[in-house]
Amino acid sequence: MTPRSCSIANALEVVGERWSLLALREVFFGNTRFDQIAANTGASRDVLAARLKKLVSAGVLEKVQYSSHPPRHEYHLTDSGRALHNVLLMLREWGDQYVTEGPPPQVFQHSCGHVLHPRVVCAHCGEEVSPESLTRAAQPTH
Amino acid sequence: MTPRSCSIANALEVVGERWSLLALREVFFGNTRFDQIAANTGASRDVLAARLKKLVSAGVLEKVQYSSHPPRHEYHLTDSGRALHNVLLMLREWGDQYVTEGPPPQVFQHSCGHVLHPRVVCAHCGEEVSPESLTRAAQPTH
DNA sequence: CTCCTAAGTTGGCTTTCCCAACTCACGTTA
DNA sequence: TAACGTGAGTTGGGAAAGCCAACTTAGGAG
Repeated sequence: MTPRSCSIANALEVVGERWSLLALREVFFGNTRFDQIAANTGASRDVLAARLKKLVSAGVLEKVQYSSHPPRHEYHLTDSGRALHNVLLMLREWGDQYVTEGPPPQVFQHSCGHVLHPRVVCAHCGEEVSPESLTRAAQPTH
Repeated sequence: MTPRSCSIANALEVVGERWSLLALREVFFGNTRFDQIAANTGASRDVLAARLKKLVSAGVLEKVQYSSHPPRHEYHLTDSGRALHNVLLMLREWGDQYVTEGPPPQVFQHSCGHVLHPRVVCAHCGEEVSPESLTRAAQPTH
């Protein structure tokens, strides 16, 4: 059988390799330069260079020059990259709850003043989404 | 420098390898048996066996026997595994919006009757979470 | 007996990954 | 001007992981 066509699989084609999401985490933290990303993730430089190139060509990051003499650039998030914030939030929340032992290594405060605990809700009704609250809708005819 | 301690990295240690999240997707779809998972993901059987073993030992899945003669089992989600649903939802949403060309391969209907578009909100105030709405809170002293 | 199914294992080959060292373009210090 | 520093990668070689097809094991069905 041929594997299921699925946007999760498509997403993982782009950001599913090792170091890709960690590189993006660093960019969200404001560490937008090659050496910062390498140091904070622990990725080897050759693999990191390959991942960044792929993320740029996939439109998740863009290379922005911030100095021409000497030529230097940083990696900035595109809209697509910014939209990955949600994925990182949920991954961190899951890691905090089920993997990391002891207190969370990072804690974030939401603009409402409270410590953030992200929750996934239906954009239409605002109710929390559980696996049981979903049914598969009709497939688009292809 | 030593890499940043982070629950995203910890989470990816567990579910970040290729095929792990796709195997979990299948279990959420109700395809809980080895051959089903292999067929629907496209993973090679040896790698899939290794991934499932790892997910079981990490407490994300559990092996449940459903027949003793012949001995047969299926993979069921634990609480930890069920909590990954949010990650898959956000990954699919991102894939639908930024990677998959054309209409989404799967559409889900929420129990409220509408097509699901998941959204991440702050559990306390219910407002949508953006990268800019967050500030880093004090680190726990270690 | 022989065939069939589920759930892996095994062997052999190919592709990635990792690490340290090197390059290259430029600026700075002495 | 020579030596040194910095940012951003490349390169080379060995180790690890991945891929595929075929094999195994434990039992049931015809």
